Amino acid sequence: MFFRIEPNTEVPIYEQLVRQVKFAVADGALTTGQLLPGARTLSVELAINPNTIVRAYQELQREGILEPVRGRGLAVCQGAKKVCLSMRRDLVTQRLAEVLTEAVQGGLDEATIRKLVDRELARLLREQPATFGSQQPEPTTT
Amino acid sequence: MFFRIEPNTEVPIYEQLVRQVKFAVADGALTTGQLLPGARTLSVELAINPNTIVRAYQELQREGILEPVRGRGLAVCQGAKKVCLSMRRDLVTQRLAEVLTEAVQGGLDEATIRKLVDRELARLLREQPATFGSQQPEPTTT
Amino acid sequence: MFFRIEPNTEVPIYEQLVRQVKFAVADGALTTGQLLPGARTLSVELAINPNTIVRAYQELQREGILEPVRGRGLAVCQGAKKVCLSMRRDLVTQRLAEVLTEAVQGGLDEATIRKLVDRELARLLREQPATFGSQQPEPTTT
Amino acid sequence: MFFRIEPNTEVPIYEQLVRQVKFAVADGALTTGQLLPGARTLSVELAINPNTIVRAYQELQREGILEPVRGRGLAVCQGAKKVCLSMRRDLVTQRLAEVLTEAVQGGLDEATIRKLVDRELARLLREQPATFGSQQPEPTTT
DNA sequence: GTGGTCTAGACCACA
DNA sequence: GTGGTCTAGACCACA
Repeated sequence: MFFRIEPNTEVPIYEQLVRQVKFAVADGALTTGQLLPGARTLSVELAINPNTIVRAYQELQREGILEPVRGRGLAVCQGAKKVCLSMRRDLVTQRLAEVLTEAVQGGLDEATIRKLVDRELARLLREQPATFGSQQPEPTTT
Repeated sequence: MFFRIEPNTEVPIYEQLVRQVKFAVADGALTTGQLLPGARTLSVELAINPNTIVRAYQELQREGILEPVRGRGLAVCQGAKKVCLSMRRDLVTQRLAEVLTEAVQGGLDEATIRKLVDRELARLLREQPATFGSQQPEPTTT
Repeated sequence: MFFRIEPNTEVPIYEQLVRQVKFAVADGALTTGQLLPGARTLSVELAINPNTIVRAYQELQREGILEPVRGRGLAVCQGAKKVCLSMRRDLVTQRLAEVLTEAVQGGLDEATIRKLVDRELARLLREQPATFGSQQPEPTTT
Repeated sequence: MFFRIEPNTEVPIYEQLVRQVKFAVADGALTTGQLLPGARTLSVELAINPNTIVRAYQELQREGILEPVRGRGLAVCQGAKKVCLSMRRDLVTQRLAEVLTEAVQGGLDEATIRKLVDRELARLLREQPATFGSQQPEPTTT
């Protein structure tokens, strides 16, 4: 699987998982009907508590991204890609808005903010040209 | 005082206070030697528990932004402005980096990201040209 | 656990805990990765309020001695031993300097001071050859 | 007067005053019957709150070091020198004991402790050969 | 189970 | 008046 968990981040682990699944669906790395690895399997692979994965999967079901397939596990829903594309956009937009608000309220002027954005963006694009969610791109070998 | 607390945010109240004091010092709204309002006074004004303010003030002392003036209260330290300017910059930079990383890893291309940044920045600058610490509800122009 | 709290001292309880953890790490009694007892557990054992322990633990996190292990508790950080060794040394050195300064400024001559140091040191080493954190009442041999 | 207050120390100001008076009496810098400067005068000179001086003087009266002289102020008591000599010794002894206890309990061995004591003592004696309570010795010009 | 945050309120030392 | 400490207890997120 192409999930990469960063412990030691403030973002909760289950939240990281939720986002990465959504982004993978948006990206096409996970497609309609595709089964996700079982919680136990994944928990071993990622070395995290199985409950944490269960929680993430529950959230994804609640949001209509995953659905149970009798006896086989959880699969990506029908319209999930469209939903995830929009979620991805909203999520990024909202967080961008937050951080920019903070910058503006904090007294940074527009030029300074733009410079920061440019520098960070340049650095990122230089480092990871176009791959998804991984420092070392990994073929989908579930 | 020019502090504005948003309860019901994920950011803890004491953390909001800490940041706002730092930003106010960076901005020059609070200057060296200036006394901050007492915990009790502020707690009434902001309608939060005095202990929460005490906690924020202690953090600021630990970070060398505030220092006790015996019997009078807490005052902005000598070199605080410089420290706060750099903290502000670092804080904003770091959060920007996180958000942009997420955007890039999530598969958004550079053009899309730039468009989002531009739009959010334009909206912000239009709505709050130069005020501090206000956070009026914003029309959602998705 | 090997912590011993003296209430009724001028040194705040949380501060006593902070020091004892640092000294324990310096000593090797606590080693890298080792989990500390939970705040609730310890609070029962030491008969103090859990919040007081939380406060001590937070301070230790801020100082880079402890770090959270998600869902399991707080553990001793990687480089903590080195840090604690140096902190211990600095702490003792600084307090020694204070006391000796007071003695010298107070008009005691070198010989007298040395005699006091020798006597106290002898008494201490006689009474607690190598134990940690104990503080039995000591016969006053003035 | 030869008092020197260090704000920004943890030792309370009134306590600093109390000690310095005691040490001055022990030293002979203040002699039996000698009047101390009035609280108001001294408060101006030391730039501290007059209440703080009142408090220190009260403590010194309670301890039998100072006594009121009708209409003239407070004077050093009859047997004060002897008392102060013993207090000085006890005070220093007690604080030395504390710090050495901390050192021993903290796991420093005897050799290390002795080395610290020697170094600090050497430094002190080099810097202030034998003067009382002042970085720059001041003639008693009340 | 773990830690983190917050409230409410007591008590203290200091100026 | 100021800040500092501590207790007691609630509620939350996370694993």
